[in-house]
Amino acid sequence: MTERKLSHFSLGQICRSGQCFRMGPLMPGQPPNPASAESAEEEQPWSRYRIIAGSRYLEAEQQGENCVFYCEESEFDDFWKGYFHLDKDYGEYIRQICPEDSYLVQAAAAGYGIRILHQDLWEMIVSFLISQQNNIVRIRRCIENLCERYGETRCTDTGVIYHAFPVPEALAGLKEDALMACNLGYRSKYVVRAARNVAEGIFDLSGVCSLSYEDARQELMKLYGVGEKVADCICLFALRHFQAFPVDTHIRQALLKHYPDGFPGRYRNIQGVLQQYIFYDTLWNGC
DNA sequence: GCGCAGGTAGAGT
DNA sequence: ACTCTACCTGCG
Repeated sequence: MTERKLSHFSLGQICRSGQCFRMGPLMPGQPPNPASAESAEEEQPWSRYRIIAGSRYLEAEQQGENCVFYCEESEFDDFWKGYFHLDKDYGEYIRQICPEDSYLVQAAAAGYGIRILHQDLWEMIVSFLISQQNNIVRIRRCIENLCERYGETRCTDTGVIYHAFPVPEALAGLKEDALMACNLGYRSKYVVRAARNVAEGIFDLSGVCSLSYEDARQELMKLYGVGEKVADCICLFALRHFQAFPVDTHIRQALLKHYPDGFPGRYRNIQGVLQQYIFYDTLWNGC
């Protein structure tokens, strides 16, 4: 068990973030999204979460100012610290926001605690292929279906059973429409083809990791079903390219309303983080 | 019943 | 280069 006091960290807000598709409350019957309970602003009774990343499992809990991570110190240092980007003070990003930009100042304040997770590349490719023209509830269900059916079953030392994210090889041999059984709809063939390309070595995951933002984006868009928005999401959440600024319907609306002349260029190097503040502002407060 | 949900590929101007 | 549409599915 590892305890950390973190001023720029709020687990509740992490768990509301859409890039954590596999994150959810432990206790049955609780709303999967704490934000849906508008009133409970202070103490949230369901503040304990399970986080499954790749084949790893973690339980974590917000205790006032502190976050408790139920794992060995070494596993925290070797993996979860980097996963949650805890070696970074997000105040450094927030302080770069122009004080006169009241919209962004307000969005960043509301999104205080949000962090860009460092997630697995293959997992992000699949997750965001599934995300297109889809809603968050169904996206989560799709991914759970995939993991249950094709992911390796694991057990923690405390006896919790869970499913790892399926490796490309587990999906590569399927028919293109096989994943419609997992509720993916027309996205089934996108995922199967991506799995095949990775498993056959046509698409080199580790190679993409060493590319610049622009090159990685171009490379990702070679995958069938990956367009600009999905490529940017993958760049942001798997490759940590903070120049990536995924524009979806929500962001497009917000840009039209608050930045009719385009998003300020001065934010180029951190606009991925700011995108998240804007995105969650649209989710929580509407456009 | 119809439009939409964290888009994209492909066809048609 | 731009605009339009089909695409799975479930929910309001």
